[in-house]
Amino acid sequence: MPELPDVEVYRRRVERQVQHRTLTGAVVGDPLVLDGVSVSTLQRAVRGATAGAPRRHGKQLFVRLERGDDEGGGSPAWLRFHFGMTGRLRVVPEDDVPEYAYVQLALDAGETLAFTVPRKLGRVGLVDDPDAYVETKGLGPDALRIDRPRFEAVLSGRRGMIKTAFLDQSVLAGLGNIYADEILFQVGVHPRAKIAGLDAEPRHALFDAMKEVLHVAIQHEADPDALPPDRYLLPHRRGDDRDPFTGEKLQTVKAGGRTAYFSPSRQPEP
DNA sequence: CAGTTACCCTGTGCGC
DNA sequence: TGCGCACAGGGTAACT
Repeated sequence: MPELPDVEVYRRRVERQVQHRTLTGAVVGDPLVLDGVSVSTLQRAVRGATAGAPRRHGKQLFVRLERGDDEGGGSPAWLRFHFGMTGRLRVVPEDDVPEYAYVQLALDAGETLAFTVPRKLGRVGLVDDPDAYVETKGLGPDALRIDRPRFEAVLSGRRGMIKTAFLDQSVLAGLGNIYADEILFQVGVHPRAKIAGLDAEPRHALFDAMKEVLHVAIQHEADPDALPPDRYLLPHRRGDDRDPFTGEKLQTVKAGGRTAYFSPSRQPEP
């Protein structure tokens, strides 16, 4: 699931349902999903802390842990969530925790923030500064916040394929396999098209489509099947497999090691 | 540098 | 009905 739109939905969920509440403890069902922290360290960091404003960069979600000035007087700690392919985050009743909730953060009022991750490819960690984390991990600018000049700058000079660049989090942070496909479909660019072969007009259109697709996806709660089926690829990507405009069968190719769906007539071979 | 493959994990869906 | 295999919206390392 989680590409930028999903993580933004989770961020807003934390903002509305978790911010300002006190975390009373942590339960870890499998330490494999912890990144660089022990169970006990996570528990100490969480217990008694108040959730601050959540932040997102690309597919990373950060939640600040605030506490009274009597303890932890050093640098602030932030929870970091990365969702892998199947991670989810939601607030549930403490007596109705879903399956695969390998990290559970207890809230007040009998509720729990459940991080579910069936395939265990997601991670929860602690960082002391989200900006520093983004920097040291070499993440590119956030796809939702980047402006047009920066967008053109990060693409310029690249020799590879457009989809590979979109999937590379060090170029642009937040796009994943399915929203990259959607953007390329909207603009009519083949996933294996070389960036160097795209002139100013399609680059301009790619920026516009990226912003539009991300905003619309967030409006639809990051449910790809909820996008308007008359003009978006994703509702058809696993359903009827047909281009909503022409009715022709979608095709697939590999790019960047992942399967790209595209419409052969709208997105001609480079 | 660009591109591909293998791997990390485990659930699901399809073909036989 | 049951079994095996390929694949899945992420990321990284190693190899061509």
